[in-house]
Amino acid sequence: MPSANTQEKRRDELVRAAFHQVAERGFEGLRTREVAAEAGVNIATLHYYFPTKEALIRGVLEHAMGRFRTTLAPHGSPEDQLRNHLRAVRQLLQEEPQLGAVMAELALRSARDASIAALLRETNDTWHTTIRGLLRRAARAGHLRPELDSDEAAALVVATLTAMTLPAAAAPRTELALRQLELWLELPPPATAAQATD
Amino acid sequence: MPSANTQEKRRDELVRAAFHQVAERGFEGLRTREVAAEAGVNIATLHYYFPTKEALIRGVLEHAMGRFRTTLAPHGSPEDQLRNHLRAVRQLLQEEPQLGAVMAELALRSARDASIAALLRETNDTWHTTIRGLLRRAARAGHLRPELDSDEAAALVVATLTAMTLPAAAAPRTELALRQLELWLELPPPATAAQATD
Amino acid sequence: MPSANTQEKRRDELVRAAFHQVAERGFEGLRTREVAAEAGVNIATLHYYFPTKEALIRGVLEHAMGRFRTTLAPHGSPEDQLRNHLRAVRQLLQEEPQLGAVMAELALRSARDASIAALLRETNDTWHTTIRGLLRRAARAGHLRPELDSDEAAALVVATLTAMTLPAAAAPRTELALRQLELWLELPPPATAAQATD
Amino acid sequence: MPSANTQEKRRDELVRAAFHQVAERGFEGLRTREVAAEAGVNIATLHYYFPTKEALIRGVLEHAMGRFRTTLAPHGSPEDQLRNHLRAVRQLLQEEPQLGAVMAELALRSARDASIAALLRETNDTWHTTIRGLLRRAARAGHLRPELDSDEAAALVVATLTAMTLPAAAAPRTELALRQLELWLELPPPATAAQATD
DNA sequence: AATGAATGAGAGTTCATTCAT
DNA sequence: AATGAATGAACTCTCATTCAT
Repeated sequence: MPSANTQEKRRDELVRAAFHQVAERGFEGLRTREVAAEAGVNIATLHYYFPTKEALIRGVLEHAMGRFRTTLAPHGSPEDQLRNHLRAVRQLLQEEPQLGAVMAELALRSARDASIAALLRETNDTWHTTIRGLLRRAARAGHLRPELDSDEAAALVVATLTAMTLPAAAAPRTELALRQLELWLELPPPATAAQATD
Repeated sequence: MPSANTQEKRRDELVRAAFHQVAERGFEGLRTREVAAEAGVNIATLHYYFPTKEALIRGVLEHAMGRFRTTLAPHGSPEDQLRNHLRAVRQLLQEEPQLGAVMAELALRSARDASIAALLRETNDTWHTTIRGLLRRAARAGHLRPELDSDEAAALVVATLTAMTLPAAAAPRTELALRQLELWLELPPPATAAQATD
Repeated sequence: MPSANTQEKRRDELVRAAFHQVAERGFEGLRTREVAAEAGVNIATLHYYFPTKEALIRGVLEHAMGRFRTTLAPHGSPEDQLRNHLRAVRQLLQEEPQLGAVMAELALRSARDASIAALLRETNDTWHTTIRGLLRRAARAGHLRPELDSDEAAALVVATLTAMTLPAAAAPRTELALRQLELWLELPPPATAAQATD
Repeated sequence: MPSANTQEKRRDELVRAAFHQVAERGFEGLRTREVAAEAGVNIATLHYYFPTKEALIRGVLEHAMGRFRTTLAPHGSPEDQLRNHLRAVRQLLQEEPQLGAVMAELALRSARDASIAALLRETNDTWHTTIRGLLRRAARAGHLRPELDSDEAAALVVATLTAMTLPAAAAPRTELALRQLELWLELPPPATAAQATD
């Protein structure tokens, strides 16, 4: 009995292989045999763990979403949290370019797959609400431009970060976009805080 | 007299059918037979006009890009041009939701298709440069916040508009994001409001 | 354009190949690839004519049923028709042993396939009714044992002929059974007619 | 103490499960995994008891044949034995419809499986001979129509009873057929009617 | 005696592409 | 210019069987 540990491991290997394949070839080019080969198992073994391709894709979805869980750390002031979040997402997408690719693939697939749409929508709604909350608290503390609407600004943050998942050819210079966003949001940049609004 | 005229028409019908199919099912679900059926011709006829599926996709690419050509009208002040552009794009995506879907599909495909990547990159670079130019001229005329960097702001505009092409579940509330962008960029909205920060 | 003739021909070849395969290996061993190979075409060609395996089986069903259409000739007296029918069926099953095998396969399949069951039931009901009609007319003319019930006797005829389709190991000596049936039914055998009942 | 007793029990459970599956889905739909599941054991356990699917089928064959052993009771006059046998078979098939289904499946399979064919042929030969013996003894005692040939009549009995195992859609009204058979064979039905033909 | 995990071989079906007409 | 027919290659999924434990 190779222990529950082993089983989880194999499942995970398969998900990672599928994740990799989606990043490389898109859902359009996702082939179960290729996934199995990359995981070093027979195609029938893949189906032992994931009865259908859909189930495997569900695994990829969960895996991808999970990667973002660490980007929102509830430490420090709202401005800090916000700044840290933006940077964490940027760093994550830089260090793990495949993650962006997979997220973008999932985004497109959500137009045709209700289960992906539901999960994505819920996650994004929560994301938006969280950022809006941070913005509101920052605004209340006077650390934000007054003409800024927290709902709209949150939407802009989410939109920009989402655009960052797209291939560079399609969404160029998103790094610059993010820097501009930071400038506008974090009125007091680390060094010269609390002057502009006084 | 089945002239070049007639031929062009049929080609166009096929491209439109393919465009429609990509919007509905994605590249993942694009089937040449379905395209031919929608255009009312035999599958072999499709291959007469487009020797390969790739060629057909190239046709879709050109068709989709062409739809955006009218959104940048060289009339009025830089601010007006900018404002009108944002609104024209928003309106286009609203009136023709399939266009957004196809653009997003092309965006993803650019990661794997060099020819799409090249065209997309060039188009987007031009787009970015154009918007940056408008921003610079507006800034020089004093119609823009001084802390705004025209390069970064242009990137933000492009990123936001690009995000608008994604399915709603993946990029929610992009309308709000765009409104915020307009607020920040067009300091003097049509009615020329009083400076809020004074 | 190879003419409708050619198309029908290919369809027919495929059905015959499938028929042959069912006879040889049963539905259990029916493989579309084998059918295509026997017909000398690619497996994809088979699917061009029969979108699914089920459709192909339907073709086999119709083909098999059609083979029996000639065994009931409406010539002569009821007794003659009956006698000729029994002999025609026996001869058909002897000359074309595969037909019996396929019919038996279809019989079994009817337990699980409603469409086969419906067709088989209707055909058999008509068969039973026809034979019963012949028996009644023969009885009315005094050419049948009086203690014979036409409904029951018809059922016995159908049952016996049906049993003849089964493999010899499972239904042995059905030839003898049929001879006995003829004896009982055709009171006046060809040679010594019109004596017993006088 | 998992004695031979326990082992036998498990074997039997597996055979019964297989029997049930064959009755429900035919050999065409017989899946070892399904059998194991129905018996509540792992698929590997099934292979411990039956190394191959063929071995399991052999078990089903024996089980099915065994069910008929009680239908021939050596008590009473030949006519009684015969009458009782017919009725016992009819009752058995009525009470246990799955038995008929399995027998029919085995009948078909005998065309492709020599071991089934051998067993079936031997059993049916014995059956035929037994019935012929009863008919002969009844004839000798004057309890049978003189024009009846015991060999042929025995074949007719076997054919009719065999047809009864087929699905109703394929062999309709077999009950009627059996009644007619009884009428013809058992000249003196229980009440000893007056000789009709005199 | 029993099992979870793994697999080779093969199933039906799909699809872009070709070709004779 | 257009088509019906045909195909090779590949796809997802299935299944009896095996093996280490």
